[in-house]
Formats: sequence, C-alpha cells, structure tokens
Amino acid sequence: MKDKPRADRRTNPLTRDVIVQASVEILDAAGERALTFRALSAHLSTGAGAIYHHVASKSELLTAVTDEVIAGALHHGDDEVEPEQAIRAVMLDVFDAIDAHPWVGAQLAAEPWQPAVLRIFNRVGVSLEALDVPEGFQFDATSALVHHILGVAGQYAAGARLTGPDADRSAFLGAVAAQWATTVAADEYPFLARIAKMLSEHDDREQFRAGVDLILAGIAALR
Amino acid sequence: MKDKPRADRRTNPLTRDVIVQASVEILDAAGERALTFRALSAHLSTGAGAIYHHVASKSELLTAVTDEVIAGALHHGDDEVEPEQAIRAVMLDVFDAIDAHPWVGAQLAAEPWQPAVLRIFNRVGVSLEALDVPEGFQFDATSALVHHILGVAGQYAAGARLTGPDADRSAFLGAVAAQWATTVAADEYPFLARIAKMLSEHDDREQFRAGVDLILAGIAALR
DNA sequence: CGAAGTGATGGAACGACGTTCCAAAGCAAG
DNA sequence: CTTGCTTTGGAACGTCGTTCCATCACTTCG
Repeated sequence: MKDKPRADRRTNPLTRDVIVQASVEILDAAGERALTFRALSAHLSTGAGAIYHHVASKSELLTAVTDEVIAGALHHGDDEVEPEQAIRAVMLDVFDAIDAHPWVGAQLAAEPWQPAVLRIFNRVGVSLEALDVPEGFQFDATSALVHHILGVAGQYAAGARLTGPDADRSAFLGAVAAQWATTVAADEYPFLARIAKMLSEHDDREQFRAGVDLILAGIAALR
Repeated sequence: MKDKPRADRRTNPLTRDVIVQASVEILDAAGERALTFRALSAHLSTGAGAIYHHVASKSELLTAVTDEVIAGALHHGDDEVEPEQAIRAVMLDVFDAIDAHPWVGAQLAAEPWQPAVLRIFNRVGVSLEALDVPEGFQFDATSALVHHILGVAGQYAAGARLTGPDADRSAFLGAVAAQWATTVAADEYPFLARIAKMLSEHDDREQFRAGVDLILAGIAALR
C-alpha cells in the first residue's frame, strides 16, 4: 500500500480512458477545434509525450472518443419490442447522441468503417433481420439506413459547428433561409426559393424521423 | 494592344478561376491532403499572398472548387424524361462525380448548406415536384435523397482517401472484411460477421442505386 | 537492502500548415 | 513624368501534430 507518500506526481495514473474522458469534456465544452494535444496536456497537467504513450495519434483518439459516445448511446434493448420499432429506437438514439455531441457527427461522417460505424451498422442490421427482409437485401437495406444517419450527421454537426455550442439553431436556419431568398436567384433555384420558409420552421429531429419512415416504407415495399 | 512587351510578370493574370482549376488538378492528382497554399503557390509560380488576394480562405476555396465540380456534373437535362428517371439520373451523376473526385465527397459531407449542396438539393427537388408528392412532403423527401448522397459521399470518399488515388477498392474492402472476421467477435457483432463476405464482393455504385430505389419506393408508398 | 532495469512522464524541439504583412512592381489617370 | 491603386510574391508569425530525450517512479533481482 502506498497510501500517503505517493507524492503529487501521478496521483491518478493517466490511462487511455482518462485521456478519452478528458477529450469528451473538451469537445463538449469548446468544440472540435478546441481539442489539441496542448489543450489536452494542460487539462491533464501533463505533456504531449505522455499522451502519445497511450494514444497513437489524434485520429486514433478521435475514433476512440467517437466509439465511446456511440457505445453509450446504444444502450437500448433490441429484443423486446417489435423489430420496426427497434430500428426506429436505434436510429433516434444515434441522432440524439449527435445532437448532444455535434463533433460526433463530423467524425462519423469523416471516417469510414470506424468502430462506431460498425457498431451502428451491426445494431441496425440485427434489428433488420427480425423483419422479413431477404438475406440478399439486408446489406443494401442496412446501408441505406446507416447512410441516412451519416448524411444527417455531417450536415447537422457542421451546422452546429457554425452556430457555436449554444446558439439558437432555428435562428441560424432562418438566416440561411433569408440568404437563400436574397442571394439565390429564384429562377435559378426555383425549388429552394419555394421551400426556403420551411427551413427555418422545420424540426431536424422530425425530418430525420421522416427519412427513417421513408426508408422503412421502401424496405416494406421492396422486400 | 500590348501584344509583345507585356513582359514576363503578367503573362497570365492569375484570376480566381485559374486558382480553382489548379486546385482541382492538385486534388485529383494527389488527394485533399496535398492541397496546401504552398503547393498551390508552386503550381502557379506565385506566392501565398497573391492567392489570398483572390480567395478569402482555404475553406472558401474548397467550397468553390466543390461547387465547380458539382455544377459540371449536373449537366443532365431534367425536363425530358419521366420524373423518377430524372431523379435517378441526378443521383447517379453526383455519385459518379464523387467517384471521379473523392475529395468532393469529403467536402460535401463536411460543410452544410454550401453552394454545391444547394445545387443538388434544388435539382433533386425540382425533379421531385414532377411526381405527385404533396407539397408538405417534398422537403422531407428531398432531404432524404440528399442525405443519402451525403452519407455515401462521406464513406466513399474517406475509403478512397485511405486506399490512395489508384488502389484497388475491392482489395481494400476485402481487407476490411477480413479484419471484421478476425478482430470483431462474432457474438458481439453477429450481423457484421454474417455479412463480411458480401462486403468485398459488393459494388458501391449498385449499392448506392439500391438505396435510391429504396427511398423512391418509400416516397411512392407514403405520398 | 541496494543496484539495475523498465516503463511512464513531461517538456523542448521540429517541420508543416493557414494566414498576415509588407515592399516592390505594374498599370491607369492627370 | 508623376501620382495613386491594384496586383504580386516572398518573408514572417503563431499554432498544430508529432518526435525526441532526459528524468523519474517503481519493480525485480542479487
């Protein structure tokens, strides 16, 4: 036992998990641009070299942090409800995780086949098997659902990055819509001009859910 | 007229278009990581300051370059064929553009509401209006299609970035699948384990098209 | 109980990047 | 020719990811 004299140096051992947790705190508090090895060093009262002893690179750290959040978000049970509801629950779990941590969306959209994506892919696929989807169609159907997540993730996360951590999203979208109405020529972009007003009023979560409904209806029609 | 003595300084004027074209060449030849203001300066035989006189920042340059490629890819006519075929044509045009320039995919997935995305969004929406989609549903339906593009874009582009400009994609996917079979525990990721073998054989373009079919079938079912 | 070894630590240093700054050069107007 | 404005290009700045290495704490063995 080393109860007292263990000095002040390394009272808590600086493990990979500690680094990941600190990264989540920095990312949530100040956004993805704020996560640097210098900020991390300061936050952990250590040097960059010590961090590199536990983590190979920044991209490896980002995938680990992303997987941490996604794994925590997928704690829904998947064998109790009917399969279609299970899929909806998983999809919304991921959306809510991105909503709570916009940097997760950026990371999911940027890195292919990273552990977090595999986790989502598998989870969606498992729920999809319970439907009467033929085996040759399961891959395409699961991919469509996952791509929908990733597409929304990229746009949503990037939007949140532009607005800042606490800005009003509907105000931001209203500004975008206003810019459409002025900058964008109505004759060049007729569809945009017509739905510009809907943009500021729409609910991202509802739109995401509508997309899920669309894909599920397509699966039901084509299976 | 200044036909001869125009000297060596101002032989060709270094305009914004010249910079965009040079950027496309660098990106296509060496990937997105190769596009730096130093490489651009060398390629154009100038200095960084001169470039900044025509372009505000690197991200502005990237959005301009992306819009250039997407605008060139959307030259399909949209008023001659039946609307559903028009949508398929637009979707595949964008996919093929991303296939030819993987960095476009990364950029599309990263920046929200950039001009290139608006261009795609409007084009899909215009074609969608010709279907019997009720007005309140057009926004959600168009968003689902665009999100599908963006989701695929991010994954596909990032995959191409990992493999390099000329590597064999199916070989890369085979390696990913092999890693699934070994690293990923079959009991933890049952669906992935079962589908791993399909990954190396699948055709990305066909899978993208299957996703489009899925969403279109969903639109037809819900409208 | 002390010596030797091993992994962890943290800070300095490196190269590359985006961006800014500024002096020189071209060109148009008086 | 002179004056003023735009364009040019290269030097310089600050920050980043990453590498390197001297030092330290702790275990293991004689």
